[in-house]
Amino acid sequence: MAVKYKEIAECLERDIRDGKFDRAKKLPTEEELINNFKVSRNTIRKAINQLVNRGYVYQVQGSGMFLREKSVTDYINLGSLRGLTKDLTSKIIETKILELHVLDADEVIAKQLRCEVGAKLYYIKRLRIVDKEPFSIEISYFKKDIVPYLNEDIASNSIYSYLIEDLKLTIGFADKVINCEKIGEANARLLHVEPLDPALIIENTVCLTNGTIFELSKSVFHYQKAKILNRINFK
Amino acid sequence: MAVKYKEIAECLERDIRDGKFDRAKKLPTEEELINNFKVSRNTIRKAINQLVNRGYVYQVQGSGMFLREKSVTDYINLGSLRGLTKDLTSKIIETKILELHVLDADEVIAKQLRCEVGAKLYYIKRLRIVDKEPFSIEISYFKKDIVPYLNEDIASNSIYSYLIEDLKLTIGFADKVINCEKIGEANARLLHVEPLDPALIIENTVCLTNGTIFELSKSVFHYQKAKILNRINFK
DNA sequence: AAGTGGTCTAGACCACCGT
DNA sequence: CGGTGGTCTAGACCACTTC
Repeated sequence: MAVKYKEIAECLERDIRDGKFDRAKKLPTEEELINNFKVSRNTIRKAINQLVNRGYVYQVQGSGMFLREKSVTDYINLGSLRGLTKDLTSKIIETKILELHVLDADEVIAKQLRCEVGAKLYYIKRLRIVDKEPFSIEISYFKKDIVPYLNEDIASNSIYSYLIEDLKLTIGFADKVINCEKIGEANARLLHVEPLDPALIIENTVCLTNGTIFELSKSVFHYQKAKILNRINFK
Repeated sequence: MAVKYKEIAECLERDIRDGKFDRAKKLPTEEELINNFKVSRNTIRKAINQLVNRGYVYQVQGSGMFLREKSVTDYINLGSLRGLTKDLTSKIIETKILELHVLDADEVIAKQLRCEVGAKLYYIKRLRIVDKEPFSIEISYFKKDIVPYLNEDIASNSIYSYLIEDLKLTIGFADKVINCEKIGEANARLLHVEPLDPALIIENTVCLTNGTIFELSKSVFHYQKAKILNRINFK
């Protein structure tokens, strides 16, 4: 990460998390940050923009930059795709692999992944367990030509860390569709709820920076345990 | 709107919606846009940034700027707060006011709105009807010192248009919490579903640009009719 | 009036994609 | 290699808040 504005953003994000600005509820002025980090104003503003987009701070013209109310730690953060492990930091997260194998794309999946019917895919079904209780069921399809290898060990931890740090994939953007349904029998058993109870669903289509879709996933959440948080800005 | 980059962004957004780039699936290069609009590169890049954040396009270094797959029109867009009317453009939206009056903040609401207990609030309960069928129930609280006047007529249309265009409020950011529950009897009747059926819930806390909370709302959606879309970028 | 963020310009150099 | 985005700088002027 040789990029200045990202380094500054990370540095400030760490400071915010560490409560460094909690007294004042205010960040240093742009002027001060420019002097601290010895960069141009644009670079500082780009860094701050990241913090704004991530929901850490808001800016008031003529007044300053302020901390946003802390978000409770137990929400699934829609805006990040860092995964449960990073979202629910105060919890114990465990993962049980229910299925993991390579299969051929059928017509439905091929259309959604925008690939050939018959293309090789990794299929993974996982049960996520939070504080010893079942939390969600996640079904994922990865294009094998982009993710050539996966195993139980990787899938038991953060798949995304593996994709980014080991495979060096550059993840670009995603579409998330949220809705809710009556849960089916099999899933109900896994989540320890009754059949026909509500279930919160997130369907996720994820692309590399070059626009290629590489993953499709569907997560079914325990309706009493899962809450999704999204922070939005209008500028 | 005398701001160049916003004007350019709106212009390009219109062009995209009108399908102007559908053939190429590609936008003009920055160079070309600079010449078209006669502005500096930074200004063009700021405009494009808006399009990226709104999920219209993605950029590939060394290659160009491309259209993202069109999002289906029938989703609730989490990233905008333009309201149902603007999200579900292909639908007929009607609104029935169930309640509208001024009340005093109780302790729970006061804490959430960060105001005094007893502060005057507008309380509004609305039934939203899409294509002649009940779609959602929305309960909103507005601080009366910020929104001094509301009536059935305003609440029957887009409250946000009124706040922005008439009251000149500058909306800054919002926290949205999504979850799902078993629906209660009263709401079930209103939405034409069975009691204990699932319900998709969005709780919304909205702030002005200066950080003041001015609205709290809770929307209960018909579980079979509502789908939420969120487009995310990682940069 | 002073302080602080918002917009805009002009120009330089780097990094990546495709031919 | 040429084309295209990505990062960075330096400086000017404007708009809003605060006192």
